[in-house]
Amino acid sequence: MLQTGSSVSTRESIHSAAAQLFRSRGYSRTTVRQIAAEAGTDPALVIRHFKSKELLFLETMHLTLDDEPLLDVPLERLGERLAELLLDLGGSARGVFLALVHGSNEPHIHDRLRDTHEHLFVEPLRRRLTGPDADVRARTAAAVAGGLLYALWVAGDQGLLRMDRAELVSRYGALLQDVLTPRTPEGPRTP
Amino acid sequence: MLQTGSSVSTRESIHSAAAQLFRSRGYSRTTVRQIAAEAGTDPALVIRHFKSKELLFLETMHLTLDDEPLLDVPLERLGERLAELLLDLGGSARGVFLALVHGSNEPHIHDRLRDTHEHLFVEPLRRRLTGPDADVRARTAAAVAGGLLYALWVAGDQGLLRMDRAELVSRYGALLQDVLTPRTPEGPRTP
DNA sequence: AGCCGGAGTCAACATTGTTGACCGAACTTC
DNA sequence: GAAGTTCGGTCAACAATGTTGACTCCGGCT
Repeated sequence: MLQTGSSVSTRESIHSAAAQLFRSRGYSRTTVRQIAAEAGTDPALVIRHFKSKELLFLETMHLTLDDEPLLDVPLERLGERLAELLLDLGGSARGVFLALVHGSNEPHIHDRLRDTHEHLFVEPLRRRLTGPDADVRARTAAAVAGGLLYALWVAGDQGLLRMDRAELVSRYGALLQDVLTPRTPEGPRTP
Repeated sequence: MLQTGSSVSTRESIHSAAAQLFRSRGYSRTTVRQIAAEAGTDPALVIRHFKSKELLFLETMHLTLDDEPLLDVPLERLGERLAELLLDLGGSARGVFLALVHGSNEPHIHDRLRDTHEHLFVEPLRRRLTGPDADVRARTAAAVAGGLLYALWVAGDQGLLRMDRAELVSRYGALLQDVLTPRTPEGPRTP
């Protein structure tokens, strides 16, 4: 490898410019020329460095979550903790999530979203649960979690958006807790 | 209005061709020229009839739901009925839902999705509920319902997709029922 | 007959992602 | 030090996209 001066910084510029634009404007509404302009370089270089706009998107749009709050909390508070985590997911995560959802018309982006859902929500929850239906409960809870983000950010439910954070945490926490550790084992009560 | 022979049928051809293509391939992956070819006409005519690709999309992608199953079921079976309704939503509805979700990067399509979510899920449920927090419960149930479609169709959770329909109905029905008509009024147990 | 309004056709435009040809500089090799 | 190779950068071009304008054509009105 040759000159490390301008090359790495240019690639880095393209990367961060693309990340910011994809987050704020989504996949289809950001153009390669915009990315190049923001990075102060040429559209052709963007493609040269990252092969295609789609690969650049996949390389920049990673959604990560800090597992630990879910792993070190007592099991009976897992629902509440997950609700807090979801509602504290800030601006950057919101942009990445929406970009993935909107872009997932593209097959590769859909794969990325599938993987993200799997090991961002399902896996950590699955690890805390036991019993024969642990997998189903983890997946259901993940679906409920995704449903919250969907309602807030994708569908944009104004009623939920205007709600008090504390009440949302309390309600969704209880709901998730019921899914994760059901109060009654499904069957009819036997007193 | 002049010749009604070829004109209406052409407009109709464009409409149905666009609907089919948008449903199966989404907004960004279907081109105006594809629509024109499928309808056996000229790309320029597509625009002339519907002003723009986006307006054509909005005119064709309507997601409707039969309210009655939700309105005539006894309240204590509303959750189960809603779960059945969601899981029976067939191929055409799936395509429209996904097209709306994927396309909602576009502001007008986002508005359409917001309205659809509101008066497809929230409104019918809201109408069945009473009490001070009826609105919140309806919106939460709608979020859970949207979460199921999100997990199945958008994220593509293989674990849920492979599940038995009856078990999914049973589980999600109970979950939705708990949201709609909570078992305990929120407070801690007093034995 | 003569006009007029709308349907249809064709060519063009700007913008998109992407590619290929060329240039220059820096490092390797003799 | 000279030659060569490899990579970053620039520019022009390509095909495909949504959209527009000019033009034709035809049915129904005055």
